[in-house]
Amino acid sequence: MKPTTGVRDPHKLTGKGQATRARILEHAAELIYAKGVHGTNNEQLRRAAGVSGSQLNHYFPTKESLVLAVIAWQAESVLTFHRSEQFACFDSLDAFRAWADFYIGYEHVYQEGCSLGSLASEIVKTDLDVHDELANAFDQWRDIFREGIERMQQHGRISAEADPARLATLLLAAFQGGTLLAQVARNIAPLKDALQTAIDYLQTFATSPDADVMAPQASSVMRKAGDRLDREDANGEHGRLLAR
Amino acid sequence: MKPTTGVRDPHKLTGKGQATRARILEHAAELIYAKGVHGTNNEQLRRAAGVSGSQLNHYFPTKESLVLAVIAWQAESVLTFHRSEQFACFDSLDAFRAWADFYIGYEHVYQEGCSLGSLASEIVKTDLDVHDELANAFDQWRDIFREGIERMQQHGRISAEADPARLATLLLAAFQGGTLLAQVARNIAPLKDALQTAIDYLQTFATSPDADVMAPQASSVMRKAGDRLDREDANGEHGRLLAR
DNA sequence: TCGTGATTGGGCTGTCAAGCCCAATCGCGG
DNA sequence: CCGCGATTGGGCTTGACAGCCCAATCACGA
Repeated sequence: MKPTTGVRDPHKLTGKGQATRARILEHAAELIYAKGVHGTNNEQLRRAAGVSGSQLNHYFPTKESLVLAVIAWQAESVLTFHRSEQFACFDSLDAFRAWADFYIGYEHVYQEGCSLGSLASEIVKTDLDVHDELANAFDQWRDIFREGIERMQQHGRISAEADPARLATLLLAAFQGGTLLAQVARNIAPLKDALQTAIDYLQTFATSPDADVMAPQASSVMRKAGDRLDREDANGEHGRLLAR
Repeated sequence: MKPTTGVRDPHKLTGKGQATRARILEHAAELIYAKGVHGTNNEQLRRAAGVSGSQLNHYFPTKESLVLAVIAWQAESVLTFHRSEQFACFDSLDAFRAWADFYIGYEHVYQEGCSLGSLASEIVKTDLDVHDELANAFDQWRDIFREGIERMQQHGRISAEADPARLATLLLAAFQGGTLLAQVARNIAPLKDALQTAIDYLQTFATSPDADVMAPQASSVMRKAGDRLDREDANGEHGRLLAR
């Protein structure tokens, strides 16, 4: 009856067991992010996590259960990152610019892609039943953007004409698609262009004085704000995980 | 010295051989599109194409060579489709709307994804040397959009302020990302929102009289043009391939 | 007609990874 | 101190798949 994920109940493990399970999960997430699900076998996992064959089977009876756990782990990681203070709930254009700059500045994004998106596209065609888990994560991710835009509307920072849900979807799609293009091109430019152009569109709805100075159509030439690529400051859990 | 693709030289095959090779390639493209590279084995291929084990090895010595051929085939297919007359070189907003409507109307797009993008994301992390082939295809794809927008500028249909290259990248990224989100959600809505919103942005640069009536920012509420989902007319090679 | 190379058939083998088993050890609670 | 479940180790079996081989047939040209 329970939604058996195939994963051992965490509360039935001792502290040591939980630590081992977490170590496996962490290294699995890293390996799978770098090499893909099909490019990672249990022998690599054993060496990376320093565990023996039977531990994998003990804590994750099947590979599917491990992949499911990694998905949940990555989903939580990326959502936590987007909810961190540095983006202030995405209630300003600057927050969106800072968000774009973060990903534009991380080379891992165009080497390995989005930690969730590349995982999703790799297994979406398999028979693994991960659609609900992934769909939920992407919905929440989009909602973070949507609620931020709605908050900007409530504060009168952008026009009521803007459609927060659609703009949020465009931002997320531009990120996922831009990441794929950047991976293929081995060049961050496509992601940079996609994100900055999407945010430029968001900016055309701005009502603040300094945005009114420029005509909305001219926003594409006023992208100085998006060119801050020299960030090197702390970037929280997600960033460290990406950069590992 | 030659850029040995691992594929047999087509001109060294007789007509019968070429037919067999084409039959294998066609079915391989279809199977791989539906089930992914890792979800397709040579036994399925043999049954689908009605050939025997050694034919696969005869025409495609390795699986990598087959995948490379499929990539080239899909790339040509999607580029030919976008260059077809029905989109008139993407020199008008209507052409972009028609393009979006086409993909929004095909359920295969959110079941199996983009024929090129899903292939790309599945193998971009493997050691297959397909980056150049894929990067070239995506560049050409983006250039089709870019040149269309440039032509619109030359004809005075949209403002000179618009940045064709960046807008083209956004459109392609929105398509790829929207397709991924739609696949995960098993719902066309994310792709529809992403594409229509991206085209709405393009429309804010329009200079034509009927676009001037509406304020650019209001374009998001004037999306009647994007809601034509009742298309069922002929859609050329690419469409038939997708729908097969 | 004959021969050579292209084409086809089916089977075979080596490789690799996932999952499972038995045995040994640890560690907490009684 | 003892017992039992949790934890760890390493090896082994099974299955799947890609790649390869030998033999038979076809087809075009000399």
